[in-house]
Amino acid sequence: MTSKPEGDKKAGRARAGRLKETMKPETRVTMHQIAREAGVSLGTVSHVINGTATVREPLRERVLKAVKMLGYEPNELSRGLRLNRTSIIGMIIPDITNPFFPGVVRGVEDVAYKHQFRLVLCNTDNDPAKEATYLSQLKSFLPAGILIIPSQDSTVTTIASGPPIVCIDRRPDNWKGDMVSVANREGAYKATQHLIEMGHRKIGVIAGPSHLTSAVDRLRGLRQALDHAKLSIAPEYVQEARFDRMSGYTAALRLLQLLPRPTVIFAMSDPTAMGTLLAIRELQLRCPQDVSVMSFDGLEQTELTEPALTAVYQPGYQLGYTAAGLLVERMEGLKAPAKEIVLETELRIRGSVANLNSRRHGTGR
Amino acid sequence: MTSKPEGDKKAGRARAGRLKETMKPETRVTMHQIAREAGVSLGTVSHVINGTATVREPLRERVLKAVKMLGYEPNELSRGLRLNRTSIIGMIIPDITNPFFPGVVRGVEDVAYKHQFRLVLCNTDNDPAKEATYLSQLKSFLPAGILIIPSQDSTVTTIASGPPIVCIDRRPDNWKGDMVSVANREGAYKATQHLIEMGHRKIGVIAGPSHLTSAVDRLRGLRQALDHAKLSIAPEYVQEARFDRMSGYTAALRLLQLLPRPTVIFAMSDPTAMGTLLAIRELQLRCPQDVSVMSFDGLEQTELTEPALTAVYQPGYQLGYTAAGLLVERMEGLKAPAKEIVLETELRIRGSVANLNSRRHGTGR
DNA sequence: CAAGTGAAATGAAAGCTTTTATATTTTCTG
DNA sequence: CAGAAAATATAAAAGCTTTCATTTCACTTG
Repeated sequence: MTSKPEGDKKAGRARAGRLKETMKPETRVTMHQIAREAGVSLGTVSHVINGTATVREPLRERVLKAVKMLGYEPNELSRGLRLNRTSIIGMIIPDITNPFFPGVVRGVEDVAYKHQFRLVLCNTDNDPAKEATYLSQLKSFLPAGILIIPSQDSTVTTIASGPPIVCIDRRPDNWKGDMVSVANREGAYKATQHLIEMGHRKIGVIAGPSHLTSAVDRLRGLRQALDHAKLSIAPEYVQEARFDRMSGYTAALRLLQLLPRPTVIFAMSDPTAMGTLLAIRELQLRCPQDVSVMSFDGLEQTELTEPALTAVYQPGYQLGYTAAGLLVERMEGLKAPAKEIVLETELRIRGSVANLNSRRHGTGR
Repeated sequence: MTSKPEGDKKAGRARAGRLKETMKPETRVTMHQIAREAGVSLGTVSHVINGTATVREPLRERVLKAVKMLGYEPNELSRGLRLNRTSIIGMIIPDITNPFFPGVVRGVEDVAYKHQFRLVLCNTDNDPAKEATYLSQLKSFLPAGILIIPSQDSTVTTIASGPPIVCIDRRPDNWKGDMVSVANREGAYKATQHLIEMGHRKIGVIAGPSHLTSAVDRLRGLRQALDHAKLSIAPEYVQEARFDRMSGYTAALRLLQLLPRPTVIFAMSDPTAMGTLLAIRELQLRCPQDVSVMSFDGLEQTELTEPALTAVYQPGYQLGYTAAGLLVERMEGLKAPAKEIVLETELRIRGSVANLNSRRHGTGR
């Protein structure tokens, strides 16, 4: 209550001189200036700003007013230096240009924003060297956590001392930490089953890079489905390709030249499926009348191709969202043993797979 | 445990590893430790690392050896605190999920990586409040520079004291700083000219949000082309929509219900054009026989729609690459007056625009 | 009313680097 | 070879925040 007039000598001294100097426009406002302006100590300003201790109302208000008046914004560097960690989340992905990843990133970003974290994005192009560079440089910023879609042969390892790390989509060799992925094997299994039900027996496959666990799992799902149906697949009907369009295109050309020609091509990603479509057109074939196509990813854009692609849908946004959520838990101190979260996939039947059962002589050959 | 032939080697490596670990325990290595290890002063270590002064060979070597041995990595926070700027480039975009932006981001990232900068990515969803939040939080990290694709009503302004800022793609009100964009007006002009040449007179337009300069410029280009051809366009044939698919879809439905029905719809972005295609299908119309479509963006994915979309191509990657290049120049101290760089667009003719001149009344085929 | 108490405010240290002014060593000149 | 000049190395300060050990304050209680 005692609204003591500022006979307080310190406050008086503080206020006496500096009024004009605070007008300096070139430099950022610091807590010092706030303290001086409000006539309190540095510690008090910090406590007001962070709520780390109770500060009585009159002081609190003076500080807040000064903050507003001088337009103070905390310096995240000093803060990070002191706290030994910043509000940065590092995210390392192969290539934002691959249409599957923006959704993942967006999922992460939404969680990050909600929790007041900033996202630092790095594209590795699947190059382990670039990944390692990014990883160590990221750590120089003392990030609160790291999310990574590992490159092939990733060397990422979990270190007790460092920030928490969550792996997304692919499991690096020897990775024992947290991991969020989609049910690649099951997805491919269901899709293959569907193909078999539709009467397809000669199945061509454009597999993904064999060093990616996601690609390997998809292939395994396909093989299991074939096994269960007592079907087999000749080696030359499985072509490996990168997850991009050109690579899919050339792989598809190879497959389409085989005799007997496959009745369906299962491309293990949307870009490769799009490349397959291109190859089919180029050879003057029709999809799905001459060759069917099954894809994996199921992004929006494959709804408008001709024909719309039947695909295993994997929830990209959800993937990022979930992984970021787990990371946040870790950053908040969750001590549970490593988690492995697997998201479900969903078969989306559209128009690119022909039903060979209902047609006696459909294939134009 | 089954002992393998290589058992001994592995054990040896493991031991070595453990030894190393004991040498660098929980905390990061600091320059202090390097100095002690090498038997020199702190300043000398700094000079060796940054090359800020000549250090005689024997000392230099001792320092380098210590750095390597202890695995020292500079702390970017202390460094940034001291230097008053970090190696961060902040990038603010509307939404990474819009397929036009990944290319831009990638262009930026490639330049950033080359120059040893890190990229902090922020999605504003075109919300000026979110943009402002991001902007001020970004500045708390003392970034070396900022790239921004401004939201509608962006409040971004250039401040002498702050880091250099380059605007991309859209010009905010009152923006007097650097700017890199594409020739929206010219692109739309050429495209409209093409439509006119192909015999189209009833042109429906799905314009972009009227607060985006890029959208406004495109509309202006279209109007100019019509003017020059002494054609006019009724107001109801111009529908405004956001740059996303659903918005394009509903706008297209409105346009297709007009009488007389437009012979072509000029959608001012790929997503809206895709929505238009959807609407056309939904109404059981055919493209391009019944309605033609012209798009703006010309991303790869629109090559595989049915029909492939004729579009004004804008070089997204190049946009990001150029802007980042300019930003780097500024960060290196370039003092020239504000630059405005405009990249060329290119009309990519594919299959979605019918030639009305050569057909008397085309239906079948 | 003095002492005691818990709460509120303070001052200084710490965190890691760069830089400047100073100290020291080396090299060169006469 | 003395002494000056040049080259190198050093210690200390600065940059901004958080935190911890203290001090000060405002009351309560005996």
